[in-house]
Amino acid sequence: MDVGARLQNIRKLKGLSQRELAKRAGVTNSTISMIEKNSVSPSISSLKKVLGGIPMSLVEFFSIDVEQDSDTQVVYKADELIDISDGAVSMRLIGKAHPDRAIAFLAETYPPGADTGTDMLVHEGEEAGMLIEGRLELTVNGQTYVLETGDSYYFESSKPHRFRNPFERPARLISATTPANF
Amino acid sequence: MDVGARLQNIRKLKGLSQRELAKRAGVTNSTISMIEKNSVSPSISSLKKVLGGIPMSLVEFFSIDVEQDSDTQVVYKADELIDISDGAVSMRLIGKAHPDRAIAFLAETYPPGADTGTDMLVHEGEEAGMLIEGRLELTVNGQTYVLETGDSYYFESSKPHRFRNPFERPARLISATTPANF
DNA sequence: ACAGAGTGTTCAGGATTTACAACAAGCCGT
DNA sequence: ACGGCTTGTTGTAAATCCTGAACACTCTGT
Repeated sequence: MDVGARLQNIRKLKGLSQRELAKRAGVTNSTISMIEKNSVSPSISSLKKVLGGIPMSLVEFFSIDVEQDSDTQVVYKADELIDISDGAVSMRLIGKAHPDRAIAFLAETYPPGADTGTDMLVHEGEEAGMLIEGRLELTVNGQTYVLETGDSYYFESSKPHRFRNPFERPARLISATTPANF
Repeated sequence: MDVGARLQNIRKLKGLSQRELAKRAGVTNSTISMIEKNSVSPSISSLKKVLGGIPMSLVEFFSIDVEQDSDTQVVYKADELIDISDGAVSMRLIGKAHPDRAIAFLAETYPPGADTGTDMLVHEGEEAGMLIEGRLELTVNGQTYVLETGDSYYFESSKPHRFRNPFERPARLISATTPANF
């Protein structure tokens, strides 16, 4: 996480000098210089002030990244899926786990009693899924639902959520999450 | 942009006390307190250290929506899915079709002879899917594959692609595409 | 009621960051 | 070569942030 290089790249992309950006942002040029050289770690408020001169939000600033992947495999046999299981819940990722993929497409199996945990999951993005076998309990934003086979769900991942299988049969779920965060 | 309230919400969602989070993050509890009360604007390095104790990235931190509005439907019965069929291929969208959703999660049925068309599909994003019934032919980048039940796929949508069912049984597919373009 | 362990807040002092100003180096037109 | 402009990089003093140690409060078990 190189804040300095990141800022310098963006500034030059915008064709601004340190002084020009400083003037627009309402800070001094030395501040910009020291931030770019990583000789200081700016406070949120001052970094926000600096980005205001571009203009750019903090989210944008931290999410700037350009990567290239050379993933060529397209079709995966059932036994080729990558196992990223966490505890009792079996999760098999479809496609290679390169870090900057946008979709996490998973085949999940919840044996009886399986649970994603008492502290709710919270992250950015959206997720959707369909239950193809068994029954499964889903809690979103304090609301608890029971999914029957064939039912599906869709919600924003920023809402606290949790999956649990309190039933006697295993549940099989196909789900997609974006962005892929694991 | 209330950094303090944001941190407090996330911390409480994770069920952590100020001291507990401070310990995990390697800072003092007073730091957490003052950040949450907005009596200081933390430096990037210390905020990053604090988030490391959750753990959570800066991007997530600034992009998480901590609102608790929840009048949106989460669970959909099998017959509630929105039909967006195109030609012979039946496509049922999971979740309401609001314009700015990130994921298109679909339950698709390809009857024998069904085809997405001779001119290849090309668009932004990524897509993945799993075949849960029947057999299906998939062509990506000139390469043609035959998916058996249980097989799955994952590729970038910018590569020309096409789905076709030349077999005698209908094929059922669950797929996800991002961004949602339909 | 009390001790003990938990919670979040506050304050002085040391550490870090910022502003202001001076500095050296590069470029252009005369 | 020489100003006159720009660029980015330092010092030093002032402002801000972080730590460590208190403080007041709630809860639980004795």
